Amino acid sequence: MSQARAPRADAVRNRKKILDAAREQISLHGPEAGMDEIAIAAGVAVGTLYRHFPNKTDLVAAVIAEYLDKVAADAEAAVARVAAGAHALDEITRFLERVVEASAADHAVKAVALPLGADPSDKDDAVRRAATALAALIQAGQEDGDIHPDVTIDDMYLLFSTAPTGQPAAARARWLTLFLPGLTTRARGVTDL
Amino acid sequence: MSQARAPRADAVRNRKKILDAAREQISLHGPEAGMDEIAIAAGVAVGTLYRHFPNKTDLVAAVIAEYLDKVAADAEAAVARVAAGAHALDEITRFLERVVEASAADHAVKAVALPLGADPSDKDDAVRRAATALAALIQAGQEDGDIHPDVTIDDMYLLFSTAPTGQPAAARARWLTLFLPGLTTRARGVTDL
Amino acid sequence: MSQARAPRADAVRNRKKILDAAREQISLHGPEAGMDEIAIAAGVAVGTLYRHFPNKTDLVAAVIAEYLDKVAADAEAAVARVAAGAHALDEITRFLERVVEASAADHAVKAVALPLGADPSDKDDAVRRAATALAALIQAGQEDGDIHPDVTIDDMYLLFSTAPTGQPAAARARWLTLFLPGLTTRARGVTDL
Amino acid sequence: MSQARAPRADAVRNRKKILDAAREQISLHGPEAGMDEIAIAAGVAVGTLYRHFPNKTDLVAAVIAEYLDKVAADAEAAVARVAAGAHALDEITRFLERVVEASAADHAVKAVALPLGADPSDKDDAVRRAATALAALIQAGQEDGDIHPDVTIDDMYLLFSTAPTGQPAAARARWLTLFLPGLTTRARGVTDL
DNA sequence: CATGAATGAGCGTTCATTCAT
DNA sequence: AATGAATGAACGCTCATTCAT
Repeated sequence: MSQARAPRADAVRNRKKILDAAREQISLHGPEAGMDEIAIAAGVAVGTLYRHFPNKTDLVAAVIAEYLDKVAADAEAAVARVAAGAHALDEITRFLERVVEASAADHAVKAVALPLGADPSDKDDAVRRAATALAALIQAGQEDGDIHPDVTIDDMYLLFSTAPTGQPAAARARWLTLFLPGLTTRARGVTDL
Repeated sequence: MSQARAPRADAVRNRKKILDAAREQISLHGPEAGMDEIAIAAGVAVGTLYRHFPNKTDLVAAVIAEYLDKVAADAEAAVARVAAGAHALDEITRFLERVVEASAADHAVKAVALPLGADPSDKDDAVRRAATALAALIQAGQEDGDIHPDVTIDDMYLLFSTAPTGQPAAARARWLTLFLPGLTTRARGVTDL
Repeated sequence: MSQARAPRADAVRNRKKILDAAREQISLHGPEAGMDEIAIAAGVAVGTLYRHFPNKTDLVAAVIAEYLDKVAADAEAAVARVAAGAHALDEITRFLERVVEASAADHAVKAVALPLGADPSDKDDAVRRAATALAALIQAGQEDGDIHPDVTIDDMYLLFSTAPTGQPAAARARWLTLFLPGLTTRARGVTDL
Repeated sequence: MSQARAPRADAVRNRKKILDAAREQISLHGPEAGMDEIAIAAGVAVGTLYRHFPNKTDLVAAVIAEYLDKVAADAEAAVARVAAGAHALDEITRFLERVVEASAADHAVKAVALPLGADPSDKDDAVRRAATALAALIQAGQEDGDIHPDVTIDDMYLLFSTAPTGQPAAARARWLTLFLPGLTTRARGVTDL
């Protein structure tokens, strides 16, 4: 009785195709990617795109939300590992590596900054989940004495929003190497590179 | 050889007016500032603008080059002060503060990254001057033992290209605070904020 | 011959719901009312709407035909009253008042003009019924000496097609006041307004 | 010193071509005529059209204003002739004939109704001129005893706004024949048609 | 040389209509 | 039959660029 009808299959498939295409096109050409191009890349007509997302803003927001979901899930998994005994600083470092790495293929990351930076009260569930998990990670690192006591979630926001999305893997890795000591209580060793 | 005409004066004046207007408009509205708006702000017609710069890309490049001139001069002055006995790390820190601060008022700065990051051989004079001065600053800091030995000019490039231009002064200052320890041999103290 | 199926009931009900919704939406938003909106208002899917009416033009025509049915019935009732002894000019005047008044609530009315104005031979039954009844009314008025002898059914068409549908009640009443003397043999008195 | 430069010639020509094309296209297809079609009909690119008129509303308004200018000039000429001794009712009749006749080639007429009907205080000059001239004509006719004493300029508005623009010349003439007795103190004679 | 009018591809969006389910 | 997702031409409008004056 309560089931959604079968014909949804196509629509669901199309929605996914559209989101995939939008993510890819936005990554390739920035948010100025044209709706027509996204539609073509998705293999649908523009109208279909607009049936799923009433306007471009909403489509971009959906891409961001989807990304944020992944970030939140990733952060939550890291929190779980820390709770299970993993080293907090290690988990934070790897989490950041994954986020920055993902940013290479997804320009949308920078935009994640905005929802994270804003007042979380009336925000997306994913935003709150991510914020909660990140706060837990930071606190665990601080309790270990590894994360600098003044580090807050806003610093993560700064990190996300300034990651070098358009640059080669080496540059992204180096960038994180340079950024991490600012978060920790330790100086960077000569062997860090 | 055969030309040394006087009327250049007007053209030079126009070129300056256009660059000033372009810098201002791009700072105010980002690179999506319209060519017409820039022309109006410069007090010339669009045609004149296109006489001086064959297309928008070139105009933006010129704005960046101009900016780079200032950066180069700033870096050279810092080198001079270090040569005169100033503390290299202090000079580097203040130089970076100025650049990041300036980035708030000039959206174009981030784009400085591109010419800097590219192969400098066929580049603007300013690019080479800035690169030379920055290299000198870095080396001086390394000789003092303050700058981490693996830091190169490419790290400056990363820093320039990822500065949080669109954010409040506090965020920019915090961002530099977080970034600096990655360049130095020292951990960040609790009192650094 | 070979069909007398029962399931027609649903289809008939749907057709009525669609016509009602179309009339209402067209009255509210003019003929630019969207097919989707009409379908939603009717509580059916667009596809169903298109099953009953192959395109928008046909749907609008059906709304008009339906309206024309009411006009025809109204005119026929007036004819019956005249046959029973009522004053023809009075009946014509009131009939016109009702039509013009109805036009306020139904933007479609003006379009009634088209079927009425066209050659009635291959037209809707309602068109012929209305034409017959109006001709009878006009003739009765002319026999009383009240309606100008050159008035024809085409004048009714002109009146229908130019009624001020989009204007306040006072304007509509005034418009009829101005129009009526053209149909009658009498000048407008000072006290007519 | 105060002269407008020569190059305006082209622009002036284009503006006229655009207005002519807009008038024609709007007459042919109503105000839903596309901007592209108007541009093509004018022999210019869309951009040129938008250079002269910032949006469709303004273009339509310009067509109406242009029309209104002609109406105002026509009415003023009629007033002048009446002042010179011409018969007011004759002038009014011929003026209305001309307006209704013009309406055949210019759907915009109906729209004239709106500015005329609205509060004239902050309106176009042409609106005021037309209103003044029409009021003078009406008053002259009333002083002759030909125009019904309760006729006001709002009745002209009703007439303009309901003229049968889309119909053949005979229909337009007949329509005016039917409408005029409502404005005058005299019944329609049998020979009027 | 400067001017600014003209160009036209492109954008985000709508909506009558078609078609797979 | 009914559904509603998909289609794609069309719309009003923008803006980097060209070219007649």
